[in-house]
This record gives sequence, structure tokens and C-alpha cells, in this order.
Amino acid sequence: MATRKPRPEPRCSIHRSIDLLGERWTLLIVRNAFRGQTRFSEFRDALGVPSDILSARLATLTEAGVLERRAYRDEGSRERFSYHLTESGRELKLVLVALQTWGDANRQGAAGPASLTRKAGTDTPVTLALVDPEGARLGLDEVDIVPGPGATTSW
Amino acid sequence: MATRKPRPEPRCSIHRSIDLLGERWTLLIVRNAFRGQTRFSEFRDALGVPSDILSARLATLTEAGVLERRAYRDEGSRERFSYHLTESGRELKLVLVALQTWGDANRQGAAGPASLTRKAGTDTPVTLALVDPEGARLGLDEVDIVPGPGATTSW
DNA sequence: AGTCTCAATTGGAAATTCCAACTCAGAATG
DNA sequence: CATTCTGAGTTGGAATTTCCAATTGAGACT
Repeated sequence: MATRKPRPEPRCSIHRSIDLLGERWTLLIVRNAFRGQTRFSEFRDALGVPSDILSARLATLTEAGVLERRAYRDEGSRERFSYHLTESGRELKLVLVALQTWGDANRQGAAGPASLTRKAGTDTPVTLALVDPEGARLGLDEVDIVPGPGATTSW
Repeated sequence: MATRKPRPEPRCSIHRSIDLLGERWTLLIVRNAFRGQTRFSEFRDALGVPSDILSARLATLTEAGVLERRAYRDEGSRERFSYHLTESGRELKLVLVALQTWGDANRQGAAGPASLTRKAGTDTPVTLALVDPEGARLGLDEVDIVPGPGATTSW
């Protein structure tokens, strides 16, 4: 049987994002980076992700500009690397909050949510909203996703 | 070699969402459902997704309550099924807009975005924002994702 | 009965993921 | 300098998922 036929590079930003983030473990690594984890062993232990996969994902995320690799050295140890969210990585917070919002409403676990979104340093809940340029809040039904400049007959 | 060791059911809503949405093609099918596609052949032709995968994903999304299966019958054809977003499915719009926002900023294609977010029926751009209960907009740095009731030492 | 159509299935290959063990090389020690 | 320890990364191979191309099955029509 023929090998896989190549697919054109997607033009849709959603599709392009998914192509990076959709690989197994990738978004969970990003989530845990938000939880303050930076080291290989921290991600591996907290997630239970196989070493070869973790190694590969950290490389991919670094190459994509989502994480930045920094050298560190504990006393008595060799130099090692930690992985830190970049500006681009931090912007993924909206994606995580959107997934969490949807998950809380639709995939609730028995013990309630394991994570909550709060105004930093307070107990004030924070939600995601769609807003127009004046800052007015819009409902899901008041917003459409429409073809943009990169669209042709397929988008 | 042993078979795959079972992993505990995740308690984090982000993780639970990813477990459903993370399979290849799933979120793209949902995206295309937002574009108005409802029929098997529409998804298959627009996405180029293999038939067996599409069949399986539609079943999974239906079982998860994201899509609802409806019978229809063209003149001269047998009864077939179309797939429509449910309330739960429509709530995924925030996830798609979050991915699109991040993708536009970080994974831009050469031709510009293939899709845009607009106030329904207008050209008014719409963005995602984090807001407090009073409706005040918050920056990414003003918001934290913190442990919730479902968290233990691991979350 | 025969034909057409298309969602779903099938068999098998390619690719990805995972497991468990192992490697490699830098730091410390004697 | 040799040895030991350590942990990120690699390896080989199995399990699983994804994909391709062909095929099936069954409802509608003639």
C-alpha cells in the first residue's frame, strides 16, 4: 500500500494550531508549565508521560516558540535544562481556560474541577467572554466564525 | 512486553476535555459543523478525513453529546443521518475561537487567516477576553489557574 | 432480479505511542 | 585517573492509532 499522501498545509489558524497542539501530551505539558513545572523530571513525574515522548514534545514546543529552554545547574550536578513558557506560550492560557470552561460544563468529574480560574492573588472567579470593540459582552449565538482572507472554496 | 498500563481517569477538566477532543480530526469535525456542514459526505469531502475515522469520530461525538444525529431522506435515496451541534457542541465555540486567536497571533499562514470572528451579520470584529464578575476585562497576567475541589497532590 | 449509490467496514501497511531497559556523559569521590 | 552515581535521552520492540484502497451491504429505483 502507498505511503501516506501528503496533505496541503492548512490555511485556517484553528487547523494550524491543532496541528501543533493536537499531538498527544502537548497541551498537557503546556498546562503543567502554567502550574509552574519547568524541569523534565517534573513534567515526567506529574504527567506520567513516557520519556521519549516528553523529550520529543519539549523539543517541538521549544522549536515552535511556545517554550524556551534554559540551562540550570544544581550543586553537585551537571548542567541541565528547564523549560519556560514564552510570550507565545503564555498566550495559550486562553485556550486552556476555554477547554476548562467547556470541560467544567460538559465533562465534569465526580470530585468537581481540579482547577479553577481566578483573578491573580484573589478568590474572584474569572470567565471567558466574547466581546466587541466597545467591550460589550456577546453571547455565543451573537458571534459567527466567517471566511477570512486566507479562505478559498475550502477553508 | 506488557500491554498498556491503564491510567487513572483525569480529574482536571482540561485533561478530560482533551481526552475527548484530542483525537485526530475531532476538533476539525466540530469546526466544520460550525461552518454548517452536517452530512457524512460533507465532512469527508471538506476535510479529506478517511471514512473509517470519520465514522468513528461522528459516533464518539454523538455519544459524548457534542453532536446529535438526525435522520434525513433525499428523494430517491434511503434514509441517512446528518450530524448537528448540540448545546454542548455549540459551547465549543469558545475553544475554537481561542485556538483561532492563538493561531492568528502565532501560527499565521502566508495568506492570512482563513477564518475570522465577527458579530453575527456584521463586520464587527469580536475577541475573547477574560472578565471578572463585574465585566471588567483582565489581562492574561492578571489571571491564574489554581487548584480546585477535585485537586489532590496531583491535579 | 438487477443496478446504483454511499455509509460503513475490512485488511493490511504506515505512523505514532508506549514500555522497559539501556546508554551516555558530566560531576563527585577516592 | 579510575570508578561510581545519576538522570535526560535513546533504543528496540510491542501495542495502538491512523490511513489507504478496496469492498461490502442494504435501501431505493427500474
